Amino acid sequence: MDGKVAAKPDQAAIASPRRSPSQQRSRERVERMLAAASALIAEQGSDAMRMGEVAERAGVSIGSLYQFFPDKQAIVWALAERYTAESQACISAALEDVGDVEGFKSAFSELVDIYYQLFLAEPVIRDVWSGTQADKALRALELADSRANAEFLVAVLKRLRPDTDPVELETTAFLVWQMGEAAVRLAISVDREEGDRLVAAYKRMGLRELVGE
Amino acid sequence: MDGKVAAKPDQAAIASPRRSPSQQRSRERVERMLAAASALIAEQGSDAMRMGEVAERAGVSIGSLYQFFPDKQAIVWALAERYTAESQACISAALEDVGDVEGFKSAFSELVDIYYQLFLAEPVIRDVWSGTQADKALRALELADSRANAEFLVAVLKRLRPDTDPVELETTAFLVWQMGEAAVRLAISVDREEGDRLVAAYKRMGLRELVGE
DNA sequence: TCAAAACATGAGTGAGTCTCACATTTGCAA
DNA sequence: TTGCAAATGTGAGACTCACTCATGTTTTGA
Repeated sequence: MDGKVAAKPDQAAIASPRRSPSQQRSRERVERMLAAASALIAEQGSDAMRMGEVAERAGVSIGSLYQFFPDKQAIVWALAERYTAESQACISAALEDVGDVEGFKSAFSELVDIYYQLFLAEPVIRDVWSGTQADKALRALELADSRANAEFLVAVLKRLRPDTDPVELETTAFLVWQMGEAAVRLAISVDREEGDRLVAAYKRMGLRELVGE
Repeated sequence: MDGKVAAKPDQAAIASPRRSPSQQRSRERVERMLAAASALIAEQGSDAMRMGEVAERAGVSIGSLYQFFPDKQAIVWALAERYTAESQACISAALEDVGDVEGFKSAFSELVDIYYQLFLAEPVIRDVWSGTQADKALRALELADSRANAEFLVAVLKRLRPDTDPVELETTAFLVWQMGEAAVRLAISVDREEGDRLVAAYKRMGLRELVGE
């Protein structure tokens, strides 16, 4: 809501640092800025995070902050990108050596659990993710990422179900993946017991859809 | 992102007009304010909507705006509440006289289509919905609403599948409902053709889950 | 008819983002 | 070693809002 974007940059210079740190010193400072931002988001959410606070906690001036991040949003994006990369690695690792349907089932289940635990434990991810819904550019980023992740599923499914129509496979995988993100988001916003039930129900649902009854 | 909430009201006086219009004149003015806000949200999104602009377009002063809405958020909420009420009516109408499984299938399918069309056609709904993800209070409102809607499903399912465990039924219905909202949201953010495929896939998935193969 | 309640107004307040003119440090070639 | 250009660093203050409040105007109802 709202937004104090002083000079609306029209076509946002999406997520790219205004200048990328080339010296060791500045690279460390940028790290400190990200760490400070991460801590503040964890404490109060990105909406309540103040640029001045980030600068202060990182031990830099506000000008330095804007030297490397074009705007407040960009800091959130930078954090989002890290988590994205991290989870990509997680996913490919979990799925790459699946050989049969049983293997797939347990890999899928494990994957969902990892996501669930990650969201439960990491307030920053939750925050970034909800920003993702409101912000057009972030949403696009997330969709692309989600598609990439669904591709991992498709790759595996093509081996397990070689006779299924590829387009259908693609659609199903993408849908199931997105449903998974929605399910986890839902699960963490209700009490733990119900959350667990919902995640379990999602697993059944997703697996039924992906590899049949 | 961001937020210019000047005097953070601590425990937000959720969505209740600061003063409800009692005279005919002011009721009309409030209508104009909501209409102006709705138009502006449709044009640029609620984030870019400026209170000054709303006032100007409604032909009232900014002070009058704050006479009836405690803050910017409240305007979005008021709009959200209208749509919520509208869709509630829609849902109960579609589900109330379902007698058998076949009837349920077509009612469910119709319901999903209505939602899909609604989101495709109404930019304000889309915007309000995404705000719902970022804002804690709005999210709670939406969850409660979603639960209420899922109850309609549960009521019907209890008739169709009287031998199923009620808790499981509840969980499944709630999950399927939320998945539906996520599916529609997803569908409108990709191109039309893929969106249609995704919605169709969701229908299969939801029905399979709710009334079996 | 008149006082109280409801309504209307918009300049002003303050919180917060982002800029910019100027200072300092680093890398590196002469 | 020296010196200069590029990279960095700084923070006062410009600017953009959401929201307030002191001060009028209109409606209601007794």
